Amino acid sequence: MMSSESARVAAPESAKRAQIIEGARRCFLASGFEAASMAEIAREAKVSKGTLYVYFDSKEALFSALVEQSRRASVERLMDFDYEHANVRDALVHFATGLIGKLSAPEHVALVRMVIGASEKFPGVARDYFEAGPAHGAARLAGYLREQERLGMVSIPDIETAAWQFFGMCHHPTLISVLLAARPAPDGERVRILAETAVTTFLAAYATKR
Amino acid sequence: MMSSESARVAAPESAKRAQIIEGARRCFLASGFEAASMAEIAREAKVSKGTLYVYFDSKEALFSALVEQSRRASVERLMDFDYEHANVRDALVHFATGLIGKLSAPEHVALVRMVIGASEKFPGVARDYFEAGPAHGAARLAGYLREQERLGMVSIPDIETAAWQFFGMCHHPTLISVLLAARPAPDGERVRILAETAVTTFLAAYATKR
Amino acid sequence: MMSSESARVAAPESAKRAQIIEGARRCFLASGFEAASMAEIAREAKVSKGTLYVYFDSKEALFSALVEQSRRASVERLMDFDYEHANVRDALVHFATGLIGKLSAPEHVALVRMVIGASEKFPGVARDYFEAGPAHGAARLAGYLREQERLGMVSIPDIETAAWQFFGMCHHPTLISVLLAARPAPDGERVRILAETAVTTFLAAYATKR
Amino acid sequence: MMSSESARVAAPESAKRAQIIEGARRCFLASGFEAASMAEIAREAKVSKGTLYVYFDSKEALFSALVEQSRRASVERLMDFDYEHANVRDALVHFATGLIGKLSAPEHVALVRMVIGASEKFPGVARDYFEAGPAHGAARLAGYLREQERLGMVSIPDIETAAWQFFGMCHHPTLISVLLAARPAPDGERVRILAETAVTTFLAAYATKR
DNA sequence: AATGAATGAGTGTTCATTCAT
DNA sequence: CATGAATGAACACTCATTCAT
Repeated sequence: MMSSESARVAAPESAKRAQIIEGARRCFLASGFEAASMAEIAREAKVSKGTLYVYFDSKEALFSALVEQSRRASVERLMDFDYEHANVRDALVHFATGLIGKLSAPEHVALVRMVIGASEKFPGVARDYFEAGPAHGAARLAGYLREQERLGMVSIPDIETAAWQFFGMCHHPTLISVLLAARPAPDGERVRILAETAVTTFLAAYATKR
Repeated sequence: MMSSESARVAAPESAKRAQIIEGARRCFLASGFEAASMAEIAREAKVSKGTLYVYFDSKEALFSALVEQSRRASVERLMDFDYEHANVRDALVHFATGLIGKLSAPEHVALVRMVIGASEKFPGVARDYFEAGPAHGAARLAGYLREQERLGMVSIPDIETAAWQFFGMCHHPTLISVLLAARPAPDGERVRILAETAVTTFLAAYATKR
Repeated sequence: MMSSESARVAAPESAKRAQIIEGARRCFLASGFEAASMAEIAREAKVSKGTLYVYFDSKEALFSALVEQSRRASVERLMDFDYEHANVRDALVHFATGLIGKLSAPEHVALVRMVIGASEKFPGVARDYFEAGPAHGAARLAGYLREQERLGMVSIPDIETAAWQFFGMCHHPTLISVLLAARPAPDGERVRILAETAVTTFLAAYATKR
Repeated sequence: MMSSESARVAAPESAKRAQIIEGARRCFLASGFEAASMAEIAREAKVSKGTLYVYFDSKEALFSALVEQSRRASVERLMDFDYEHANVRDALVHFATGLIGKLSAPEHVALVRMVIGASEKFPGVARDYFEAGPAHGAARLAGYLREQERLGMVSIPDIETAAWQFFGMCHHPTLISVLLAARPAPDGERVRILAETAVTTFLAAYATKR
């Protein structure tokens, strides 16, 4: 027991590091990379400014670490695909509902805003976010659609483009509203409408008639 | 003589003012609000730092003026709708083609990135941009669709949502790629494919069979 | 009158720059490069910290400018050789007297101390100082001795070495005392003794008997 | 057992202490007092930063201890005078050769540079170095010369000054070159020339004719 | 109107030092 | 005794803004 405690000490990334990233998240999300100050982050994380530099080499390094961690967390949450549905429509509606709800949540939109705002200074960070997020999501959806096509459920000439456009139908209206106009995240009912409308439009074009 | 002097003062859209905004555009677009410096802007605009403050009260004011002017310019260019098409499909394809091409142009994406990056500090500016840009565009499209519905060409239960989702299909894939991953703007062929696929999907769901 | 005033303004290196270097001199000489702070220099020069950076790119640049100016000033003062003496002995005594007096002055020793202290970080600055100061001085003396040898007044097998060692006899005892032990600069009487003893020793070895 | 433990504590010149001073030497000599950091010293000495403060109260104390130890070591090595020579000339040449060689060695010059660089902040340390080094050396040489005068080998009106100037002839040319211009230490042949020239000059003035 | 010299509050970062373990 | 995590006061440097000319 004692030893399990000291074992944790042996992994120094654990407590303080997380605490700092948490403070950094609040500041960077609220103000963007440039406008957030290390002093503010230190205050928010309840550590001294010096401690920041014990765990991270620079403001840039702290920012990158924050984005990477956020990306890993949100990708995991977003991309769990439930294949176990009776039919394509239900599967897509279920998927779209989860997608819109999560992607429109204020904390996710703030992350996107922060990454976009920093993409001129951190092109690598933004590109990583793109690859692990939207690009990976579209690829996952394309994979599912390809599977359904093999099963004869849909017929889609250009699956990649179709997947991206499905994302666009789901994501764009709320993303752009929350991102730019600080509109409140859509409520459950609105999410349902968006999801169902998107799926209906999509399947009208691509579902095999039977 | 005296009066012609004061007349110039009275018209704040002088050549100098435009020249300053032009310098500000280059700097703000390239670096974002925080990272761009007034000294850099003065150099780029070939005026002294003091002159900046003759025409604008502060860095914030200069930024707002720049966004407002850019918004007016791009809204005008983007929203010219050509109603004179033989049929809905041709009209939408033509519209979507122009939309995707213009919205994916690097200078437009840079503007969006800048506005998004500054939206935490300038919520009003971002909201104005949203209202005059995406929201106005969706409203224009909705108006056109309503017209076509009255003509019996389409049947759309939720026109607002449909318009937004049409925008999403067109805009989202390239916007997000260029914004985050610095992908090059799509070439003409890719634009055509995106436009036609979007219109096909859209009309599969909403065109009246006849 | 008015115009001569504005003419001075046209040369912006003039007043403020000199004022800053003067403040820098006081601080750098008193504390060395590392220990002197830009805030302290600004205070001493009675300008703001920002103004320092209007005239000099960095602390390093300010330091280099100071050393260069000091070097030019002291080299000029030190190396005026009076050839118009009745005989070699009088010429050397006169030269040595001036040399010891000036090189042992606290302000010169402080400069040497500062340059030596910074020579690890600024090897180029120290080397420049060496070339323009000691090395140039030894070369000047060697030139004079060569001239006297041609006139048959002295006979010196290795003139370069002899010149350096003459400098050593004159300079070393007081330099090292003032440099390390903060001994007061030698008074006129002591300077005279050092000069005459050095010259006597030197000429005992090199003067041609006649 | 208990007592042997405390005995070790009572002797602060433990292995650790020496190890720390050795690390400090490398850092302080290479960078000077201000530029060397305690973290760097700890790393170089392979101990933790905390341990530094177990053995030394402060950075200043560590520096002083280092200089004191270095002084003791180099004084011992430098000042061993070999009286057992057939004549004054051989004795002085032998002495001068050893002196120049040792004083021009990079490690000694680095020590002198460090002490000079720190002499404004540590006047006591520099003065101690002066007294135990140059001043003590000149006194030793003066003692030897006094002895030789009593034996009738030389005749020197001002022995103290003569001793200092002999040091100057030997030491100054190489010291100043290596100190300021980072010239390489003189090779054996050059050392021999400097020594013999200095002795010849010296004895031309002071040796009794016989 | 236009300048550009001057400012000082603010930035990211370092580092000697302390202290709980 | 030895550690290394944590600190906070200092540092060099930047920049939006002002003002005498």
